[in-house]
Amino acid sequence: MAPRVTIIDIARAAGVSKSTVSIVLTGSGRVSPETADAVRAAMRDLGYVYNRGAANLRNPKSHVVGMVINDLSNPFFAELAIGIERVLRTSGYIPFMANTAESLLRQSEVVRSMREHGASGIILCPTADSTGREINELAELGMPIVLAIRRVAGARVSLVASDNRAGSAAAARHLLALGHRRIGYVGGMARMAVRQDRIAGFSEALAAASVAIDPTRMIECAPTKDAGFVAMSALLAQPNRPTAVMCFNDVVAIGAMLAITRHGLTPGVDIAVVGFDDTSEARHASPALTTVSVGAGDLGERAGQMLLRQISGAATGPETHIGEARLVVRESCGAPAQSRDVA
Amino acid sequence: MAPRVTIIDIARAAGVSKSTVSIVLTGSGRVSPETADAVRAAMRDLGYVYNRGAANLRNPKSHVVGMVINDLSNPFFAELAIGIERVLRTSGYIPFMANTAESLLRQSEVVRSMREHGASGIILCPTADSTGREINELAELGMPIVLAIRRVAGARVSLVASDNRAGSAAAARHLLALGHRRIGYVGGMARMAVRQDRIAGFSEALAAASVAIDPTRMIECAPTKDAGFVAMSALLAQPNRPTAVMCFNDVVAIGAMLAITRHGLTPGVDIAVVGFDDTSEARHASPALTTVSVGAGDLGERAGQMLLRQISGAATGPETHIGEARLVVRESCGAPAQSRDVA
DNA sequence: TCGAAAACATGAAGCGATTTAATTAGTGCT
DNA sequence: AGCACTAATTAAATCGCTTCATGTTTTCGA
Repeated sequence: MAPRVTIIDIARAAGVSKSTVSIVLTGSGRVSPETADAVRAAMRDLGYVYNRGAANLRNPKSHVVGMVINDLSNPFFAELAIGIERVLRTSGYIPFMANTAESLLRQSEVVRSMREHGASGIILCPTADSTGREINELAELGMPIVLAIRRVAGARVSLVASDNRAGSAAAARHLLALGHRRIGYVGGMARMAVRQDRIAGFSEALAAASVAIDPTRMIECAPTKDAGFVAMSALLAQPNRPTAVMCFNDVVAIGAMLAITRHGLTPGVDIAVVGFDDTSEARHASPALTTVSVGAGDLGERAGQMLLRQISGAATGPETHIGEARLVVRESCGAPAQSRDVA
Repeated sequence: MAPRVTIIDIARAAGVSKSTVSIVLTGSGRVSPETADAVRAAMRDLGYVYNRGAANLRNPKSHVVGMVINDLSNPFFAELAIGIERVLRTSGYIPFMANTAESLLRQSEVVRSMREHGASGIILCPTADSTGREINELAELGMPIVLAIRRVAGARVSLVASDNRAGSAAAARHLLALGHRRIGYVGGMARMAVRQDRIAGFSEALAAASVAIDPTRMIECAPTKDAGFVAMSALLAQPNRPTAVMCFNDVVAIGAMLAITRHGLTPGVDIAVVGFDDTSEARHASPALTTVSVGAGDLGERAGQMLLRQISGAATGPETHIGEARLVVRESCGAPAQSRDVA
């Protein structure tokens, strides 16, 4: 292990003081072009690696921000993360990402670690079991923070999310218009605010059509494909099964469609299925999934911008952006198979 | 912005010296239980945040490792990343992830940033245009590094990848056995070693069956769904179009199937399609995609373990793990639609 | 030719932690 | 009581870098 090269080594090699090297490094202050070149040459020759930790010690403004994603295996969150990265990076920030896999413990670890490393802000897609208390604690300690996608009850911080209520209501109205009356809801955990919002929209639409909700057709499950499969299978085992299901999100919907197929039925023909998110998987599923598009990448960019505003101090308090949710009708509700919106 | 709380504040609050606080923090040395409790209480009360940068200054061993992913929107890499994380995290390391979106510039930035932050190792899924020189430079400077998935010509570092040659050969033999003779290859850039390996297997199988390769049916394109769509469209516009195509990976294959559908043909009936990777999207595509399974999560875990060995010094030199590649036959090659392997 | 203002360069202090050697207090034994 | 030892605690040096006040030159108008 070669001993670390420091600015002192560079200074010696370039025949200047370490102050001068530092000025070249940071671009603060004036330095003659020749000197600067000599310093840069020395850095190249010696294989110098800047020590950000040491720098931040003296000058505690870092350009690192953290992105904490709850489920990277869900393409929706992957797209969101990419949108966030796009914005932050073009603004000169280095976004570091971590996946919590829906574990609150991991989330705390990761957030702590990011704070310890001097992140100047965090974008958090909270785990399903996050509470407002934890999040407020963070914010109160002066860490700029933006919640993405998942509202958390009681959290008084900035939020970027989609209009879950309106989106779900639109999807439910679509199913009602197609004549469905026995409609189930699959996925999400009851404690998740997002699920509450989506179910509120669902209920609202059903109530407006004077259709009663049967609580036995509301199945909770984790927002994953496998859990969706299991939950849908349970629903299918019930007597008097629904003719349509709304799913918490696309991955649950895809799991549900799989279960329907396994049960010897055809999604879109025997049972209508609607998802939420409009991931690329939804477009390419079989049948193509009717879903609610929220623009994952755009939401990510919004979240990035919002965080930058928080960090720069331009934001006076917590902001909220609720993105539009648009129903995208494809084949999984009985639309003709020649597809209206495949790309 | 509250002034930062340091161990000096903790020391004062707990009525001890900062050395004692440090000992409590690191667990080095002996300290009486009462003192330790007092210190911990003070940390809690004051909202202390450990400053890793300062600590690493004096004691330069960090538990941070970097994962650099070339395309997070490809579910294959997402699964890989999750596998890596699983291993590293259970070994007490904090993996920070960054997405390069196939940009070599971003890759250099990200790698540099990780070095500057004192990462003790890096797992790199290199961009398509990475060269051995850059990677060797990193390694020679003493940074433990493991290349994942993508071999880079000339790089003398550890590697975890799949048996691209054998996997492609098996897929090609499958197409040949189904009677196909005009077989195209879609996707990947010619400069990518992975593509070369996969095409080697493809060529080998065709040669063994005395089937000639038509270079006009070998279409390069970026490994994305959109590029696959465009490339396949070009192939379909040719006279005497192929009856089967092997694709560089699953996302290209899904794009290709979409192009086939758009062209008024049916993938799996009019044109056989094979992918590579076996992502979950392949299983749920329509028709379900015949592909080569490489076990993304497992490869990720291997890569994580290999990096840990490099960091601990247990590895004497660069290691290589080539994971098995297994053909998974589904419907996109003409198998009956009632599916053999859907889950 | 002189003095003021620019333009560069540097020495020393300090950021928040770790670490080593030194100090203090406590214990058992003769 | 005196001595040897151990356990608990601490002072001081140090890690790599930034910053500010303080030189040291240069430049240039009058």
